[in-house]
Amino acid sequence: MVGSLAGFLGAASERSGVEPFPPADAFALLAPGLQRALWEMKWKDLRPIQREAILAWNGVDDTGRKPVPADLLIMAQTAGGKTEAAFLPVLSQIAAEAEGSVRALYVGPLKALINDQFERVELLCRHMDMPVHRWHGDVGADAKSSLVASPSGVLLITPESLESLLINRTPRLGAMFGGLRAVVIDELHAFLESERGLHLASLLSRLGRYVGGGVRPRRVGLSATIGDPMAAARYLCADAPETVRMIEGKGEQKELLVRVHWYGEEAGASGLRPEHGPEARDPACDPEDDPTVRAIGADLVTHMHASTNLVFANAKGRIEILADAANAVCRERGLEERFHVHHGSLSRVLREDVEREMKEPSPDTAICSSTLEMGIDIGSVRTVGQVGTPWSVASLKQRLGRSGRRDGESRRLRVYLTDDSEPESENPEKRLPLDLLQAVAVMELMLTDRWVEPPSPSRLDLSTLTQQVVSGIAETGGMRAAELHERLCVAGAFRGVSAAVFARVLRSLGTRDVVEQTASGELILGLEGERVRASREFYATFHTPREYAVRAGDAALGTLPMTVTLRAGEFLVFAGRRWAVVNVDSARLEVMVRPAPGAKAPMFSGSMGEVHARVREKMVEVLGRAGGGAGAGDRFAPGYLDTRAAARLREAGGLAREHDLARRRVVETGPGTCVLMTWTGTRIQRTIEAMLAARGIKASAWEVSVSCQAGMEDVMVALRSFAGGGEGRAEGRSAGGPRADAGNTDARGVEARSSHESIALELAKHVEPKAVRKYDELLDDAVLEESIAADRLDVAGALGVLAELVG
DNA sequence: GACCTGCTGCGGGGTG
Repeated sequence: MVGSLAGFLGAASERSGVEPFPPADAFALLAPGLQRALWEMKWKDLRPIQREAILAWNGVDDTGRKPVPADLLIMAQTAGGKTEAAFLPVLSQIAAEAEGSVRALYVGPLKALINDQFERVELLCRHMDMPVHRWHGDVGADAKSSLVASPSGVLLITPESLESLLINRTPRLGAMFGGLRAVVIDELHAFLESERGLHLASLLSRLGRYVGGGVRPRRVGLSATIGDPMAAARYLCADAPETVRMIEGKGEQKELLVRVHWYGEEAGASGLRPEHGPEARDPACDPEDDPTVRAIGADLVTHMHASTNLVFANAKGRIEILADAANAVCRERGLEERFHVHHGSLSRVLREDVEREMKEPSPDTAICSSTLEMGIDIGSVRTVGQVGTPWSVASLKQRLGRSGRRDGESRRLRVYLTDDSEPESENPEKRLPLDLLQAVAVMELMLTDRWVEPPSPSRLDLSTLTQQVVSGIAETGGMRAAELHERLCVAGAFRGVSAAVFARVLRSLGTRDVVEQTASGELILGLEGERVRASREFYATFHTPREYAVRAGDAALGTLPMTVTLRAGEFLVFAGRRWAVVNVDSARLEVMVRPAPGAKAPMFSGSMGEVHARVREKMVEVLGRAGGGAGAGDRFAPGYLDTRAAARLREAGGLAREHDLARRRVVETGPGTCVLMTWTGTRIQRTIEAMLAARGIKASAWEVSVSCQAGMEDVMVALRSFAGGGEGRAEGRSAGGPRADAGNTDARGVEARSSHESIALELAKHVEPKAVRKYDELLDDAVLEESIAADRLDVAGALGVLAELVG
């Protein structure tokens, strides 16, 4: 083992590549050029995950050699040395055959990350004859064509650029990837449940056809700690996930300091709602006048001004007004303005300015969205702030991992919450401080239960399938439907897609002229398909809304969604500064602004994310315990809550106890209306909403409840029809109902469906909107319902909740 | 009331 610098130096200088070495010596398994590079970089030792990865890649472990070299899954914190853990063994393997083909492919989700990793890999390779290339949208055409002309070494690329290679460089793919040996996927957790992950899986499977000699390049996944490592293993190696070698970094046990700050009535939180009267302004849009925003801004300055910090706020508009408020407080106190904004709607130039500022030693705080959750390394962050409730345990953990990087330094988390309750509301859930309950629930799941949401990959993403159909035809020039199904589905990434569903997708695309069939039976692109494929937007599988460019003179500030109406003269806070709109050019999609004194938060339109059922279940548990059992003595009051937060939680507990809200039940709210207190996740909420709609009852899902436009008795009857014996009914319908037109239904497919799947398919008709993903618009509702049933509903979970509701 | 990510090849015009 390389346990000391002395041993390390010895190994590096003596090894000439011929002497045998003990099998457990990871360092000795490295190529000589790498050994020399590590020695020059003055590494004292390999980290445990690096040693383990090197041994595992070489098929070695404590018991000796293993016959089958497996794929690797390396899980560790950012900055835990994962990149080197992957590249040290991979580079060593391909050291002797750098030329003639790209030998190792690295796929990363961000251009900035690829640029960082490019430098790190080049550094590792400086004593090897190993070319390192990168390919993404900012890389020049010359570098790209020279790689195509003489492929070699390591290629770092984005999924979208890989897509472009497959359709724009098809004749060269065999030469480029014929000798590919390894694929490294960075930030694998970010790919697991996204459309992009499925896209990447399909690209890699298609690329595999160009690798010579039937060789399957081995894969290495690099990931943060995730709730269900087997999901990542299935992603890496769908055929044999159990063979994937898992390597987990034992992150040192860091002390975690948590504080939850509450801004209730005293801080004027009621001011978040518009006041009445002629003087009424919407205070949420005017940070100077909003006492809550001012109070949080003042506390941010007090807590953070002297150090480097990251503050995550959930919405871009909120980020802007918080930075404005905090810097206003700085001015009042005669302090330097050190609060910056960073989010995805800012121009690249402005974002890079902030990133540079954050890396410097001077104390600066970035108020940011998930842009700074992964990717670029901010270095030493003292405190992580979270304004508003965390969405999930997974995202909170990821954010928290950005602080306390230095040895012996604690992680620090400050959560800032406002009172979002409406004491007079008829809906019981609105009388409760849900943000506080969710924040405490997420914290308890993380700290006490040590639970993280498992990734839930999409099962039937027909939008990405549509993109891959168009791309697959573009790649080959034309193919029979059966062959395309074989490539994309049977042997590809869309394994859940039956021939019947695939045929229905093709029929949808045929009616819209996306694909057409030649006389000889080949599928080719139709006019619309050619248009889709030629678009610059084709390469990404995810949807992006149309936007205005925001400009101040010659400077590009960023973008605003077109859904927002802006008028000349309006004030706007953007990029951390105050502006007035000069004019809106709808033809050029441009908004011109000039500096101005007024402040108004910009509007961004977002969509609802999904909250896991267990988070909501934890919320009701917290509420119940806060209400106490026998006496006030055993009321639950976590020590990380400040006095006001603790008081508000206690008060909510009392309210819940008084009105019996801390359990699943149906609450009568008026004549002909009632509310189901479901306390469950987004997907089950949506399912229950659809169940009621299917029985003709108007219902809308809130956070932890579903409000119904029907009396309690009718609702109970409707729910019981599903809770008991509903399965047969739903099956009967889908077999004999209007959907069962012969052309669209595969008899065996229906037969093979479980009763839950049949119910889901029936319910999917009542889910709106049906088209949510990028290419859903190109598909018929009837086939989209298959996708809704698989990905957006949870019948089993809903039946479990109903069993409690209707007792 | 919710976040982020990515992006070709070619033709036309200007310059040395």
